[in-house]
Amino acid sequence: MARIDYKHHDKILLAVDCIIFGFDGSGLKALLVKRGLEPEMGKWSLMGGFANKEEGIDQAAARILVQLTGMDKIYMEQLHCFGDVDRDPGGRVVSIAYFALIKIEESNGETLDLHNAKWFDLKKLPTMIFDHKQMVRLAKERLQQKVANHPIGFELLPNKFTLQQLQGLYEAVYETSFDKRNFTRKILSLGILQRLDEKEKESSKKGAFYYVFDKKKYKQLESEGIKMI
Amino acid sequence: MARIDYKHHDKILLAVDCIIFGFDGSGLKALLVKRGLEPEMGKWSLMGGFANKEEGIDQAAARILVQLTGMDKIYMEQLHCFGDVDRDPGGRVVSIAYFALIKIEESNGETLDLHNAKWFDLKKLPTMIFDHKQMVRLAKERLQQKVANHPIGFELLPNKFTLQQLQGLYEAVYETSFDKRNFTRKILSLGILQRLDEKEKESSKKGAFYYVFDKKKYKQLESEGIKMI
DNA sequence: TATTTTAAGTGTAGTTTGTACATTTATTTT
DNA sequence: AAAATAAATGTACAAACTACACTTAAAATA
Repeated sequence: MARIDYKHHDKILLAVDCIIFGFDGSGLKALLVKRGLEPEMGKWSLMGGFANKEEGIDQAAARILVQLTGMDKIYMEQLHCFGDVDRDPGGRVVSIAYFALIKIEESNGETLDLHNAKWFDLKKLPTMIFDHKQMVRLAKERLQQKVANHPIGFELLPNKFTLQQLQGLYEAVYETSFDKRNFTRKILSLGILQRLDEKEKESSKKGAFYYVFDKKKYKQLESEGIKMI
Repeated sequence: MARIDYKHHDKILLAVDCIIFGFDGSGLKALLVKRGLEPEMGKWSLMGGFANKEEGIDQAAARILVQLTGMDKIYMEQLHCFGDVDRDPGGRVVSIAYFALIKIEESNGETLDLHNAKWFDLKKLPTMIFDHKQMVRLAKERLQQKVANHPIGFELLPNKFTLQQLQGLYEAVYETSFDKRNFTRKILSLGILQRLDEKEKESSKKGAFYYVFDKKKYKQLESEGIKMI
């Protein structure tokens, strides 16, 4: 056994970085901040911070997310741990990446400004520090996988949304387009959407019905993921 | 930004724990060791160790795997990072879990004995230290997901194997049974198996053809996962 | 040499799911 | 009343999945 005793082993700086996804109706977006310390101060970066000794890593990630967005109860899951020796030129830092899905229209613009945060289209990301681009890439892949089997896409939409918005979201996530009839049929056949009597009338004269995600129905169906796409 | 500067932040012990899967023809197995240090000395544990400051975490995981099995070029991927504050009563240790797939019949019994290692049927795991049972559970779930879309099941079988062995493996991974005709048809239709002229004649008078996984054909098909099951 | 035994190997029909594709409908504006 | 706009909807064909049982090759035995 290598782990002979706990003292006499290297302790390492542990960071948490958050890939924060949003959807504005057109494309998938990521929230980046201007880094406030050396090295690479002023460059674009994922929102991050160091994990404290007295907090769990999930708590650290949640704390950092709240710091930036002011929002809690955000969908977040651990992505991957990045631990190459030279990933951070400032020192040996192992970073645990999390990705979060937020309702972009509920985010607080002032709080974001305070942190020099900005939404970037995923297809037009700026140069980012360290291995952050790799993190975003992996997060996007994971999002694609996850969205295919779990009803998490709704985390990126307003509470009530039209079928076209939902389709637009899936199209953004997969960078493809779907046939409207087939998409509608499939998504409704899942039985996890509830149609409201209310219509969205901005973008059409006829108006499109709003739907909400029916969490109860989903839980009834199966707690272990259903095929969304 | 929370990450104001690199000094003045907590450094934390970083461990790596390996879930090592094997398949012996009947059930899926995990390789456990008797823990050699306090706390919980003598209890069953995943093979683990501390990450050193001068090595990447993937390297640390590979090192630990070689230590136990003497084997390298093993299929291994990162599973998840476990970082609850109290997960290890011996101190604040964040553990990065990896899972590995090994050909059980190629493992060196003597090396395993040296480390007090033993193969356990996944359905009959002993009490394990800390959150190791949770790690194994998550690893099994991940294996199920991964095996469905990636040709990694072969890592658990001898280089040449019969279709029945392969089916047995999938049945063990998913804890279910498949129809032999449908399974055979589907797996062969992928076009990634090559039939040898040689037959396995131990378990039948007719003999069953050996197959090998054809990595080249697989790479040709697509580098991004095909549907295995 | 014929028969038995064993597990391997194979085919078909029915159902479900996926895909491609165009017209009708509700409402507002002119 | 007509035109304009985007929403809502159906059908036919193809592909994939599922359920299900007999034939075959080879060795062992009579």
